[in-house]
Amino acid sequence: MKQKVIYWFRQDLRLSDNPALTQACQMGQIIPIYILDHRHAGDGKQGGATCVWLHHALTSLHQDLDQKLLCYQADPIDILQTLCQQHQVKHVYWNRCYEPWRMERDRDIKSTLQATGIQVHSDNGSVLWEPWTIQKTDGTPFKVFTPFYRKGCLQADPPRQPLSKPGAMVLADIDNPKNTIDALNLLPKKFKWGQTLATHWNISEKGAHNQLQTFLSIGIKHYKEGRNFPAKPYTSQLSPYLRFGQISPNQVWHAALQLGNNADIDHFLSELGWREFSYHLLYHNHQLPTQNLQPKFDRFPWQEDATKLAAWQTGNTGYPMVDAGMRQLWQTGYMHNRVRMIVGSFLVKNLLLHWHHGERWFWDCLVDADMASNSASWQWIAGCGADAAPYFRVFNPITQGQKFDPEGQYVKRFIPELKHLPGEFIHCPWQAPSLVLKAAGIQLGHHYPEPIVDVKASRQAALDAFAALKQEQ
DNA sequence: TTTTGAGTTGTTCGA
DNA sequence: GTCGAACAACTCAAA
Repeated sequence: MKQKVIYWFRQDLRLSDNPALTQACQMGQIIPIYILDHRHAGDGKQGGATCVWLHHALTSLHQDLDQKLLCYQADPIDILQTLCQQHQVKHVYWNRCYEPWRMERDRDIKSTLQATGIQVHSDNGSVLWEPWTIQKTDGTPFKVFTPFYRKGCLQADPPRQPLSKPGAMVLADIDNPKNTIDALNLLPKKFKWGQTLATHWNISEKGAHNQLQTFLSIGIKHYKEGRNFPAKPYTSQLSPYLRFGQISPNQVWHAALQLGNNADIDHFLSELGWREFSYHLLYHNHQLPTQNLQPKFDRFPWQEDATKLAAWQTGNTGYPMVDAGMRQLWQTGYMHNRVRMIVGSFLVKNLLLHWHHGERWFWDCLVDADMASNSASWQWIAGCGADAAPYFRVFNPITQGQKFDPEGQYVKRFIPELKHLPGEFIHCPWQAPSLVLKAAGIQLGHHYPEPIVDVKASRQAALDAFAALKQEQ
């Protein structure tokens, strides 16, 4: 009888292309475990939408593991030590995480286990290039995306080829009826939001690969241009699967490369590069989720306005493009990338609310909420990041809507009360003549809100505030 | 060593 | 109606 080893699933909830799991299978019978560790979720608590996703992802993984996955909610070191003792385990395997606080936790766990004669084996299962392998020739980290990607990533060793499922996986038979997924209490109790969310997705490793195949056969062919149009099916929608490791970036990278070489494919690969860049930034800036990368933004006169924030969160700003995005987020746990930029710019540069509010709301509502990507992207749109959007780049929700959702298909999908409004006014209902509004069955302020701010005036206020920051320096 | 041009995603204004 | 300039400051990397 082969010895028992522990495989600790973390952000790699899959069997294929799983380097540490493949190693573990060669060493012995697998005890597969998952540990819910809220203490190390980042800001103290995992977001609501990711909890729902996690519940379904674990359920699917449990099935793929012959109903043998053991789930725990406690300090990982206690769980690991107890299990090792009970089952005479001498080897523990996992794929590495890259958030600074998780790396610190894992270092502690590794040294504690090693002190008791247990070997820990870790591998890279979730990034194309580990953050410490990409640096400038002078040894310091990159701060600008393009050189990071072109000079750093593309000149480094290419991402490894994906592995297949471990051929001979033997699962240890451990009866432990208490350690169920349900006991983790991941689903919200009070309302049906979590159920609605889950209907929009096939939350499994198989579902991830179906999504990839759909994208490769349809979306990627028009990706470079098409990705900007939220009503069109040209984005991959792989982000939540990547977030939970139900598919690996290596699997996605090589599947796209196999299609050949053109501008659409290159552009898609560079989006995987942005994911790497976010991890790179977080690795080198532990305070990325909470502190402005550019300290002068600490003096920015952010407003506090609970009413405006609530209007933004619930999709009631009166700007259809913004509201459609926020409602898509609430209903599906997802938002199209172009629209994320529009709502982000609107929060920060029109409502003048701190990007923290947006970062927290996205953290709670997005099924793909990832600490590195979320905080790096909010700093980017707010203009305080390392390689940020210039402060004067303020998205106009009307112009953006007319450009990227010209017929208002996207808006009407998520704001059905506007569905009879002619395309001419779909992004600016308050400009429609009263007869037109009446014919469309809309009374502004009743069926759909009046604009809560004037974009022209608020944009100017933001620009003035930014200009003041500059002068004070 | 210093200089120089470029850098994901935009808007407005005036000629 | 179209088009170029202006809207910062700073990092990076090639020359």
